[in-house]
Amino acid sequence: MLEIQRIRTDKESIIEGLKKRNIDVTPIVDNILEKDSRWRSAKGELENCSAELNRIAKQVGELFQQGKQEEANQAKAQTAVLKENESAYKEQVKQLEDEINQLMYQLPNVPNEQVKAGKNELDNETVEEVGSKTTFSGKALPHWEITQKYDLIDFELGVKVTGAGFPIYKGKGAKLQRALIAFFLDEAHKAGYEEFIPPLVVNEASGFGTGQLPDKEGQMYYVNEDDLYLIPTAEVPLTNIYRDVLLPNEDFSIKMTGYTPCFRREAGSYGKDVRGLNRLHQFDKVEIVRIEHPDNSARALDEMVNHVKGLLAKLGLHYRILRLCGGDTGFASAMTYDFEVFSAAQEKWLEVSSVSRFDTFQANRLKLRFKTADKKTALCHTLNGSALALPRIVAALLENNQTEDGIKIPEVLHKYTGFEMIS
RNA sequence: GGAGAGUUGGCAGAGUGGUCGAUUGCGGCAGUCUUGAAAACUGUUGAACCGAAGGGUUCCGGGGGUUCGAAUCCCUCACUCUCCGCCA
Repeated sequence: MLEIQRIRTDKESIIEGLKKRNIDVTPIVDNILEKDSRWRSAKGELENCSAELNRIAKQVGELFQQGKQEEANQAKAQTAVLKENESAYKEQVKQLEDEINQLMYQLPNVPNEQVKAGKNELDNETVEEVGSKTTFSGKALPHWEITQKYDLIDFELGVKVTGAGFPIYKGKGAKLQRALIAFFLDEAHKAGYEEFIPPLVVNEASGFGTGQLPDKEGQMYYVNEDDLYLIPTAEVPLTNIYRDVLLPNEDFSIKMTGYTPCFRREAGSYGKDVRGLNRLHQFDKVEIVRIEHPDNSARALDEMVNHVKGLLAKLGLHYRILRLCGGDTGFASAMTYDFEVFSAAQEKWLEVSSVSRFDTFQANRLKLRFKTADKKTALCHTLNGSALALPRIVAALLENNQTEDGIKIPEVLHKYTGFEMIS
């Protein structure tokens, strides 16, 4: 969430910036400022009461020790009214804090200056396109037919065991999956990211830290019995490793990677988009996460984008990079690049990665800070990106690389798969 | 799942109703000494919020209560450890 300090001092730029998301937050911001000013005055009163009570308590103690019972009891009598006032102010302060927080949760991150205004995905800018469409002599099969033809993934069986959106990978399909995960992790390792295997379920505080809660809880699977959530992305456990952390100096650059399955309820998505591997309730992903000094986050974002470009190039996929417009940029993000691969048989672009910088938005919730050279504390910047999400990569690989003899496996994967062709 | 013990500052570890944001040790930082370093000695060393400032408030796992006053007493929740049971 945004810093209240920033709203106090920089209201106009927040309102202006958020217009790029096609929303006008003026009423919310004004409401916050009004409540904030009442909060401060109530807080002041409360602290005065506390200070006075502290003073009396101290006095009473001294009087008792001097054996002045009478005077001590007199002093005690003074506290009744003060205590009443104190609890009234306390109530007020708490109430206002709750209301302010409710409002703060409604404010998304302010888009970076490079982000263009826009309403939805139609306004996104294509910043780069690499490769070209595969051409086929005959008719190209969509991946859900290929997976059936070569017995790579069984969607029906997944329905039987669990439900729609939980495919079962088999044989070379499973091996390909494992190969991609190993490849992505090795590449991340080479790029300096430390590998983690985090928990796949997280507590409420973690969901809150990265911004999934309180608003988007409907998107996560929830384990009622233990009050835990299945992770929608490795971003949640990885970033939360650094919740409530105060880094001792300015000299840090934390680079983490991890493979995890991701669980998403995807309530309300139906139809053509969910066919085959296009949208699943459980899928595999390798994530990269960075925690950076504010001065470094722009460079870090570039590095992450380049990393993902490298992966797609090595896989020989036709892809493009979009810089999301304000309206399509995620709630917590200041700037997001989406990577899409072209799926030749479906003839459409499939999102396979989303690389974002959050600036202090997550760090503020996480209480992730560092000590500056002059011994002040300041919020870190967080970034993350998929590198990469598997299902649509698999879809594109199968569709784009189909030949009459079978599916060609990209060379970089050979050492992981142990086969060069699926036939 | 059953029984018991615990949760205090970066770490270790005192503190069982008042002057305790908290003894002490280690670590960190600064200084003295030294060509330099080590050792020794001296000093210093948590965070959040409000305030222009002086200053004030809050924080001893979380929440609530008793009291003029709580790290200390009570209730409750979470977590950790030990033993037993179960188990990959």
